Amino acid sequence: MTGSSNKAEPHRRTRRDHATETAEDYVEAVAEIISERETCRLVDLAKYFAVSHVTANRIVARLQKEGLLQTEPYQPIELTPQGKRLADRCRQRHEIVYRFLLSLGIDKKTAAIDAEGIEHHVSPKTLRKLEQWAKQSK
Amino acid sequence: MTGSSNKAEPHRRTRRDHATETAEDYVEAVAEIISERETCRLVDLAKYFAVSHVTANRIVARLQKEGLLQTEPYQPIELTPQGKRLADRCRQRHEIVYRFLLSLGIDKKTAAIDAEGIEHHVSPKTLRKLEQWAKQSK
DNA sequence: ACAGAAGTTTAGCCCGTGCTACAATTTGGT
DNA sequence: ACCAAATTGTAGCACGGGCTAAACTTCTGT
Repeated sequence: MTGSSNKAEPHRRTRRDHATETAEDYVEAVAEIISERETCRLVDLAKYFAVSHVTANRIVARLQKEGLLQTEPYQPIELTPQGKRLADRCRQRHEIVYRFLLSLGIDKKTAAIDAEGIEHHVSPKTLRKLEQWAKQSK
Repeated sequence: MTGSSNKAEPHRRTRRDHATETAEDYVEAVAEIISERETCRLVDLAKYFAVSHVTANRIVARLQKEGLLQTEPYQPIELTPQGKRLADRCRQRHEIVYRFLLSLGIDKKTAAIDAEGIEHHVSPKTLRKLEQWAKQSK
């Protein structure tokens, strides 16, 4: 063992995160779309993520297998209870990160982009600090 | 067009980022390993990222093709000038994010993990704000 | 009611990143 | 100099997520 010690662990965690990021983004999107236009169709998701409907379809199928989404062939996409819980947690986390960035003085557009990238990597501990800070700086 | 407007753009950007994250991580690692033990070998990278040497090898080959790394068969791995510049920028960015997290009161371990995940998604604008904030809170 | 439009599924391709197993090369010790 | 260990390379697999093309289902308007 040389001096490099625990360098591997964060990277392992980053890779694990990657696997769940898509799931988080999709349940969040489904929740948002449903709240906006009642039902969420494949095309909506494809547009939302700017991917082909085929890609969206495969991801929806995976997330259904994982118990986060529910849909029947040619039918709208619903959230399972588990999916709803995840979507809620993600929305909150997203909001906190976004508001924190705004409170730093970042413009809305940049904040939206950065929040999208950052949110998946913020631990609960850090999230709590960001929340406190955004609040106190109001 | 419904109300959802520009939701796609951040996701496009996030996907683009994905493609360069690995590159950034690897040049950063190579720079660090070289500064620690003179030469950077494949095994070092494999250990660093906790992946098999085969995976590391393929990524090194890709980054060589992209002009960031330089190596000969069975020889140590070097940074090209371009790779060095990228590594420098990444190290600075990483440092800023890490110090910012510490200044929030996050413990070192959590800060290290979060910084690793977050750094790739922080825009220059946001980075500047984080830097200012970490400084003024010293 | 039925044709065309809209939406969805399937087939089949690509690339990146993960792996194991095995082959080849380099390095080190005697 | 040579064998063994360490290191690196290659073959071939898996999976996720990107795509187009083409088939299929559902919806809609006349």
